[in-house]
Amino acid sequence: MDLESRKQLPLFSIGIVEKLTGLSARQIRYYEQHELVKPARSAGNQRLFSFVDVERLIQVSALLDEGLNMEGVKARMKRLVANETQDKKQSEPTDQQVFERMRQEMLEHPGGSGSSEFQGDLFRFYRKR
DNA sequence: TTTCTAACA
DNA sequence: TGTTAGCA
Repeated sequence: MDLESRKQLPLFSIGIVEKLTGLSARQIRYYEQHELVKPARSAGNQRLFSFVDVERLIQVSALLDEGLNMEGVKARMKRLVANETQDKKQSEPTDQQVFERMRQEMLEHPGGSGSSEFQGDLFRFYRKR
Protein backbone atom coordinates (compact mmCIF):
# COMPACT_ATOMS: atom_id res chain seq x y z
CA MET A 1 0.00 0.00 0.00
CA ASP A 2 1.70 3.19 -1.20
CA LEU A 3 1.40 6.74 0.14
CA GLU A 4 -0.94 7.86 -2.65
CA SER A 5 -3.41 5.12 -1.75
CA ARG A 6 -3.32 5.92 1.96
CA LYS A 7 -4.09 9.55 1.26
CA GLN A 8 -7.31 8.42 -0.37
CA LEU A 9 -8.50 6.21 2.47
CA PRO A 10 -11.93 7.35 3.77
CA LEU A 11 -11.14 8.01 7.43
CA PHE A 12 -12.57 11.27 8.79
CA SER A 13 -16.08 12.14 9.94
CA ILE A 14 -17.50 15.52 9.01
CA GLY A 15 -16.87 16.71 12.57
CA ILE A 16 -13.13 16.07 12.22
CA VAL A 17 -13.09 17.74 8.81
CA GLU A 18 -14.78 20.82 10.26
CA LYS A 19 -11.81 21.31 12.58
CA LEU A 20 -9.24 20.35 9.96
CA THR A 21 -10.57 22.83 7.40
CA GLY A 22 -12.16 25.51 9.53
CA LEU A 23 -15.34 25.11 7.46
CA SER A 24 -18.85 24.50 8.86
CA ALA A 25 -20.59 21.19 8.24
CA ARG A 26 -23.13 23.14 6.21
CA GLN A 27 -20.42 24.49 3.91
CA ILE A 28 -18.76 21.10 3.54
CA ARG A 29 -22.08 19.50 2.54
CA TYR A 30 -22.82 22.39 0.20
CA TYR A 31 -19.48 22.01 -1.58
CA GLU A 32 -20.19 18.32 -1.91
CA GLN A 33 -23.46 19.12 -3.69
CA HIS A 34 -21.40 21.09 -6.19
CA GLU A 35 -19.15 18.06 -6.60
CA LEU A 36 -16.07 19.87 -5.34
CA VAL A 37 -15.44 16.83 -3.11
CA LYS A 38 -16.85 13.32 -3.24
CA PRO A 39 -16.46 11.74 0.21
CA ALA A 40 -17.16 8.03 0.67
CA ARG A 41 -20.07 6.86 2.82
CA SER A 42 -20.14 4.54 5.80
CA ALA A 43 -22.64 1.71 6.17
CA GLY A 44 -24.85 4.16 8.05
CA ASN A 45 -24.69 6.76 5.24
CA GLN A 46 -22.26 8.96 7.11
CA ARG A 47 -19.62 10.83 5.09
CA LEU A 48 -16.03 9.62 5.34
CA PHE A 49 -13.33 12.00 4.07
CA SER A 50 -9.77 11.19 3.00
CA PHE A 51 -6.62 13.33 3.28
CA VAL A 52 -7.13 14.20 -0.38
CA ASP A 53 -10.69 15.38 0.32
CA VAL A 54 -9.48 17.55 3.20
CA GLU A 55 -6.72 19.12 1.11
CA ARG A 56 -9.24 19.82 -1.62
CA LEU A 57 -11.69 21.49 0.76
CA ILE A 58 -8.89 23.69 2.03
CA GLN A 59 -8.06 24.69 -1.52
CA VAL A 60 -11.73 25.40 -2.31
CA SER A 61 -11.83 27.60 0.78
CA ALA A 62 -8.75 29.49 -0.42
CA LEU A 63 -10.23 30.01 -3.87
CA LEU A 64 -13.49 31.27 -2.38
CA ASP A 65 -11.52 33.73 -0.26
CA GLU A 66 -9.94 35.03 -3.46
CA GLY A 67 -13.41 36.17 -4.38
CA LEU A 68 -14.33 33.39 -6.80
CA ASN A 69 -17.87 32.01 -6.90
CA MET A 70 -18.75 28.31 -7.18
CA GLU A 71 -18.46 28.41 -10.97
CA GLY A 72 -15.07 30.05 -10.74
CA VAL A 73 -13.85 27.44 -8.28
CA LYS A 74 -15.10 24.62 -10.47
CA ALA A 75 -13.37 26.11 -13.51
CA ARG A 76 -10.11 26.54 -11.58
CA MET A 77 -10.21 23.02 -10.16
CA LYS A 78 -10.90 21.62 -13.61
CA ARG A 79 -7.85 23.38 -15.01
CA LEU A 80 -5.67 22.18 -12.17
CA VAL A 81 -6.68 18.58 -12.76
CA ALA A 82 -6.19 19.01 -16.50
CA ASN A 83 -2.71 20.44 -15.97
CA GLU A 84 -1.81 17.67 -13.53
CA THR A 85 -2.58 14.94 -16.02
CA GLN A 86 -0.79 16.88 -18.73
CA ASP A 87 2.34 17.63 -16.73
CA LYS A 88 2.96 13.91 -16.40
CA LYS A 89 3.56 13.66 -20.13
CA GLN A 90 4.63 17.18 -20.96
CA SER A 91 6.31 19.41 -18.38
CA GLU A 92 6.43 22.60 -20.46
CA PRO A 93 3.03 24.14 -21.31
CA THR A 94 2.44 25.02 -24.95
CA ASP A 95 1.73 28.61 -25.97
CA GLN A 96 -1.87 27.63 -26.61
CA GLN A 97 -2.16 26.30 -23.03
CA VAL A 98 -0.69 29.49 -21.58
CA PHE A 99 -3.15 31.56 -23.57
CA GLU A 100 -6.02 29.41 -22.29
CA ARG A 101 -4.92 30.02 -18.68
CA MET A 102 -4.82 33.73 -19.35
CA ARG A 103 -8.31 33.64 -20.84
CA GLN A 104 -9.66 31.74 -17.79
CA GLU A 105 -7.95 34.22 -15.49
CA MET A 106 -9.77 37.12 -17.12
CA LEU A 107 -13.12 35.32 -17.04
CA GLU A 108 -12.73 34.62 -13.33
CA HIS A 109 -11.49 38.11 -12.46
CA PRO A 110 -13.56 40.64 -14.41
CA GLY A 111 -11.52 43.80 -14.71
CA GLY A 112 -8.69 41.81 -13.13
CA SER A 113 -6.45 44.33 -11.43
CA GLY A 114 -5.60 42.43 -8.27
CA SER A 115 -3.33 39.42 -7.98
CA SER A 116 -2.98 37.51 -11.20
CA GLU A 117 -0.78 34.74 -12.46
CA PHE A 118 0.05 37.06 -15.34
CA GLN A 119 0.87 40.32 -13.62
CA GLY A 120 3.22 42.51 -15.61
CA ASP A 121 3.19 39.96 -18.42
CA LEU A 122 1.11 39.95 -21.57
CA PHE A 123 -1.97 40.31 -19.40
CA ARG A 124 -2.02 44.10 -19.68
CA PHE A 125 -2.48 43.90 -23.48
CA TYR A 126 -5.85 42.34 -22.89
CA ARG A 127 -7.13 44.95 -20.46
CA LYS A 128 -9.94 47.30 -21.46
CA ARG A 129 -8.85 50.83 -22.36
C1' DT B 1 -23.61 12.31 20.80
C1' DT B 2 -23.00 12.95 16.13
C1' DT B 3 -24.48 13.03 11.48
C1' DC B 4 -28.11 13.07 7.80
C1' DT B 5 -31.63 15.35 4.73
C1' DA B 6 -34.67 18.97 3.79
C1' DA B 7 -36.36 23.40 4.29
C1' DC B 8 -36.85 28.38 5.78
C1' DA B 9 -38.75 33.65 10.62
C1' DT C 1 -24.73 30.27 5.20
C1' DG C 2 -27.03 29.69 9.56
C1' DT C 3 -30.26 27.12 11.81
C1' DT C 4 -33.85 23.98 12.99
C1' DA C 5 -36.67 19.64 12.76
C1' DG C 6 -37.06 14.73 13.07
C1' DC C 7 -34.39 10.40 12.17
C1' DA C 8 -30.88 6.85 12.46
